[in-house]
Amino acid sequence: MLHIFLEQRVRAAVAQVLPEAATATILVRPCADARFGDYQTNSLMSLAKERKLNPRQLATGVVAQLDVNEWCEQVEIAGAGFLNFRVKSEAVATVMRGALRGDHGFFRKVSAPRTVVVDFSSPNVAKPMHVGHIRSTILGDCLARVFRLLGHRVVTDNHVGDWGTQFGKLLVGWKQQLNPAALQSDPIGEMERLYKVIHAACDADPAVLEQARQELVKLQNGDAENLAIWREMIGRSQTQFDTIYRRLGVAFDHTLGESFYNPRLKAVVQELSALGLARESEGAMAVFFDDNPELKAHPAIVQKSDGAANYATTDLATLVYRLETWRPDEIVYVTDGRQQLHFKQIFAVFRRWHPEARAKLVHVWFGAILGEDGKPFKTRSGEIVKLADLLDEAEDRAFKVVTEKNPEWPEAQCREIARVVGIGAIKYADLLPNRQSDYGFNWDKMLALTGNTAPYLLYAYTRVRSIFRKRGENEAAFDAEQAARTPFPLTAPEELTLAKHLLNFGFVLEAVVEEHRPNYLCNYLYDLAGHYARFYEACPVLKAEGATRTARLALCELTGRVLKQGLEALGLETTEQM
RNA sequence: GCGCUCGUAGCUCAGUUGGAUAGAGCAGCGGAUUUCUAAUCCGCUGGUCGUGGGUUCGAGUCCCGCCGAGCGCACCA
Repeated sequence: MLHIFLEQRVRAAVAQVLPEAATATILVRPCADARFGDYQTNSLMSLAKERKLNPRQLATGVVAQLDVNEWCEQVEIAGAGFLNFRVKSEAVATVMRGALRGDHGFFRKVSAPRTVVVDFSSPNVAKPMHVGHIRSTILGDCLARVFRLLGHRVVTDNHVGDWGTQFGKLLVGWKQQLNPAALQSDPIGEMERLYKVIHAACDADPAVLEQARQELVKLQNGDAENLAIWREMIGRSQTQFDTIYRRLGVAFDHTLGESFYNPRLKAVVQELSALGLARESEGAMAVFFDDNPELKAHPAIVQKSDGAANYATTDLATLVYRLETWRPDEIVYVTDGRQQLHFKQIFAVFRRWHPEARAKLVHVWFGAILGEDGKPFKTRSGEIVKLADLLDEAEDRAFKVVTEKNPEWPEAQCREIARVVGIGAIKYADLLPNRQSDYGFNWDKMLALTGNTAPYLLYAYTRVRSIFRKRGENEAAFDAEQAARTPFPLTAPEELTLAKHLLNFGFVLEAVVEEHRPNYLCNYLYDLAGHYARFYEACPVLKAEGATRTARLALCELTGRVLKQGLEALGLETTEQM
């Protein structure tokens, strides 16, 4: 919160000293090291460097114009030209009062909301959702949540794989070998089985392959029977997707699969050809990037030599549709890192095709999930791990931990807590690492009660709640607004550290959407939980009296709110007890 | 061969326009408990940030070379 105000003041002061300077580059951020203070700016050193000025002299000049007396002690010029700010505890209390009144949640909604399309998850029809979908689903959902929290307009779109050559084989299987009972009990399993059977048959017998080709052509030409089967496959798949999404707490505004764009594909190729961007090459239509060293050797094929469209065509049609329909300022694609080249091509084609478009296009890519052997995560028998099984196991493992800790609680309660903890652990383990690095999937680590894990954070939240539960046994509910009107001192170092950390929630949320990195929020919440734990050890709340008690209750209340809101932004539920 | 990403403590990993003496967790050792739930907290041990150059007031971060790893390189998505 305060960094924004400080930033504005520093910018104003710089404008006085250097009227021509672009002050937007001036940033105030929390100090990396508390010894230097609470906030710092390094920007004056860059400004001085550009102008060949003495940085300390510039800093002195800026400080002379700088009035931050209402929030800070005397501003300190340090080192080569850092400005260090030490926040007055009264200013911290003032911001806290605002939060208690409900004026803000330690962040500021953006003044100019942008429209952001987030494309994530994208499972394939007739196939089970597996670990390969989890990172996209969880990262994308989290980014969408944080954008929304900050006040942006968000459109989430699940670009499901509901079209393609695999449907030829699926149709042959459906017509010849469908087991209706199996379709009832486990539709995805049955469709997966059909695909495997026919896929193998195609390899063995060219006649089957030809059959599959015929069925595909019929589907593409709008054959009524094949269309009906295809729609049923989509419907049954969607039911399964929805089950997983419900468990994960993920929702989409739109589910516009690849097939939705079929009617638009021809026009894409025609326009690109008419504009001279795409040209014939070895029978295919391709866009070449002769002026782009990175893509020079990698033309984008927008139409295969058999005349059919491919995924590049679909993605371009999708991009144009989204721009026309939602007029976004930004489109975020959350996929694994192997698709980097593909998206570079798509974006490069699009920039030439629509040079006037100003939307920001971002490929938010992520690394692989590895097993303990360092290879892609598989089951013991070498199968891809199904998402439903993964979630089941997470809940089972969490259940064991919860019952061990609380053997006297009823099973239903333990199950519910285990659900929150188990699903939360999976999500948190996925969001915590830098998204670009591969990470090893490790049950023990994600469900560990210590360290930077979901259980630790959820436990911190229950410690907040337990104080209010205990207090509620013989007092009326905590009245935040009344607390806001009461003067409260922040004197213990643990109180101040915790309170100051609350103030930085907004800074972190902004960093998350700026760089599309949820792990910043994970680490912030982990630090918050740690500060709360130290406060909890050092500062008795209910045993305290008078203004001290109010201050501490306020800290608990606000820590609880930020923890809950932060975890929610990550997509994690909370629990009152565990 | 070209491209992308990476190489940080014994292990797993953070590291915010380049910023101050590089941080966590785990493991190891030693402490704290008549608890507001100890699923906690405190202390100690542990580093030539792969390597060699360069840019500059300042480099884990930027540039170049080298070594090593993963991934990707037209008509699957």
